[in-house]
Amino acid sequence: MTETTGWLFDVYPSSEGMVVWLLDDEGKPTAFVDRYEPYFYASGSREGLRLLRQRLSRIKVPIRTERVERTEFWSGRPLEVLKVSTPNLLAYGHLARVAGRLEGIELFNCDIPLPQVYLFERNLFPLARCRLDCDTEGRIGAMEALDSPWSTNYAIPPLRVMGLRIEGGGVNPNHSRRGRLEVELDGATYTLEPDDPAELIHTFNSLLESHDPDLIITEWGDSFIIPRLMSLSGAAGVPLLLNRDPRKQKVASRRARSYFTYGKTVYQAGARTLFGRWHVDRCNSFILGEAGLEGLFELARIAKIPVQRTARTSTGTCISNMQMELAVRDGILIPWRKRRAEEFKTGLELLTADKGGLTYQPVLGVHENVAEIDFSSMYPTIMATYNVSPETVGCACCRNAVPEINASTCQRREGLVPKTLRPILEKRARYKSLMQEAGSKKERGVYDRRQCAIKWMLVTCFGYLGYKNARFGKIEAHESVTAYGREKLLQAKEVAEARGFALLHALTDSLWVKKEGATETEYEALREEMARATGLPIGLEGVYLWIAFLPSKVSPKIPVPNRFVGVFTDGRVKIRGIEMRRSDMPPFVKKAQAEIVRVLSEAGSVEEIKAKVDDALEVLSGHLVELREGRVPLNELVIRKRLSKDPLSYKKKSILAEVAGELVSRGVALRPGEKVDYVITDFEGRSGGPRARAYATMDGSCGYDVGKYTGLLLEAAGTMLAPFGYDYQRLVEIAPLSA
DNA sequence: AAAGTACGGGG
DNA sequence: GTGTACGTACTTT
Repeated sequence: MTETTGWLFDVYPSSEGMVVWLLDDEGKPTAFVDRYEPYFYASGSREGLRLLRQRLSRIKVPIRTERVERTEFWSGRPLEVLKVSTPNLLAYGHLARVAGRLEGIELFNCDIPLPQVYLFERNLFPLARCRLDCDTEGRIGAMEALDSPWSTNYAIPPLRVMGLRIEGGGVNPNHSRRGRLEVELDGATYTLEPDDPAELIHTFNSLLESHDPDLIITEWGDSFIIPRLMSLSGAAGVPLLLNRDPRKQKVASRRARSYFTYGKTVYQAGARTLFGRWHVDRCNSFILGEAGLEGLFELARIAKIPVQRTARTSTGTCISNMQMELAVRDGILIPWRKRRAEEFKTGLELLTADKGGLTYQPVLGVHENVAEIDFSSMYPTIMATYNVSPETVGCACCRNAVPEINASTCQRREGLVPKTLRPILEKRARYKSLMQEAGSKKERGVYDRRQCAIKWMLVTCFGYLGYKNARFGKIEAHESVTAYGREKLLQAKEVAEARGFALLHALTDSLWVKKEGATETEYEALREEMARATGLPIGLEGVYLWIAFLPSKVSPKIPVPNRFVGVFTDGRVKIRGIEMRRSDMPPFVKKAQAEIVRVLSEAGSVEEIKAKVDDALEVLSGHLVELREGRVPLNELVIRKRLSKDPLSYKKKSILAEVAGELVSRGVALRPGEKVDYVITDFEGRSGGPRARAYATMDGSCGYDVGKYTGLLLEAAGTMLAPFGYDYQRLVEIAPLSA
């Protein structure tokens, strides 16, 4: 037996067992194999289980069965089940599917990806520092993690990184369908010509061989680069050596899909993942874009999901996996899919229960010396504090009433959701305080990206609680959380008003309050009392020198929640709901509005703003001139929108539908949820030609619609300047001044 | 005016 | 292998 130490790099099933890759201290990779027997549980009648045994014995795969006692999730009561296991990892999925089709039995723990259960059972996690014993063939005898996923101070192995992209600066190559391949290694860039496929694949293979990267980071690798390399390799008859594992010839593919979530259709490109090496696609990974590699690694470690999968999964799936880990550890049976219907409720109860977060209309206009006080991670904290979990809500044993709605949460049994959330909340808090103490900007950045990744887990966790088909979800649990939330916000409001503060605005977990002449210390004392009264952590987001609650654009006398601009005493600017926050505004307009905001933010009071308005108008006129003279580069004018449906099924001929139709006619496959970039060339369609062009098909000679972009710019400027006397109409009147 | 379509929230 | 809101703004008919 030889002992090895290193970082756990990757885990995947093979015919011999689980393949486990380790990177040693120098970053040298080695593959080991671990024997492992995955299992599922079945419960049912004697006859049902007999039928199950009989059916499975007909499949030529070795299985073992054993009667064991586990805990039923919903009731918490013991249940005798049949444990069915097999040493054949590749046949496991088939066995579970066959069993799943049988009548009269119910399956548990049958649909968890094998690398994940393997990690649960071995108490390991991706990127864990590990020690293992193995024989001369690389078979693992014993293996253990030397650090904990809850550690905030861990080392990441030295990784060799290769970058891949298509030249052409950010254009989606699926839409432009042209451009050479750029390979980045150790700061050097190699450009590969596609004219001779055999030559290209040979060159690419030799770069892979000489640098042997652990991680390939691509832009559009899942949807374009890797599929294209594979087809070139096929056409040239030269094998592509992307995998590090010599036993695996092909890369793993998962189909692309469009799905509906949080009110919108999103598109996820098909995944192309590697064996013994990681491929992550910047353009197909939410968490990489949001929290960088540090955030990705943090999630992989705590959620115990291999890195390539973590990169492409939702943060909700991460938290769901953590719930499953706790369930496995505690012997709780994991339901295959949710079957529980919503419990009966009267119409009135539904009305009360479905209210969601509480909102108070803001007081329109500019206010000075306003404090913003926010509950920290309100919903997850409520779940953890009040033990709100699908299996604890509406339990028979307790009468611990949830405010407003007819529900209760169990006081005797800790719920799976709160149990999962507690260490996550605690770890995020530790990262936040480490950020305060950090010695360097770089160190602070690392902690920030890790806490950001965790934040996203917490955000989606609440959504999962309410989805009626979620594995660990129940609508009453969701409603209980919002009911507690409303009560807490109301309590905080009452504390403020009792102390003589006026409430200017409140939204779900945030309050904006003001008292004439109040000092920061007084606001801090108020925060303290709110925290005491509600029993939940609350933070003073800051004191605004001034804040403007902006009106609705449709009805200028009506305030809208969450549409404001404010400047804190420390100089920070906070903005919600206006054009520069929208992803479908062109960068040019967003930057111009940001510049106007910056100029106004130099004012420390309402009185001073008036003087700054003239400076803001200067900024505006500079941008107007730039537009009019045709000097704005096209990439600054790109509008990016998400297709909500198939390009051909649009009922109204919007610009987006038009551009998408044009791309489709050029042979581009566009799917619901995909984003399309375009530049408006002739909004009114006066030329008779296209009103807009797909950015991917444009070249330097194309012009843009000056009038339309001027309109967008004036709208954005008007949003900011209307409270100070310059609304859109007025700006249109004076715009010629700037010509 | 009505209907269709897109976006933000979270820190 | 996700997690099907809801209000505002703008465009199209």
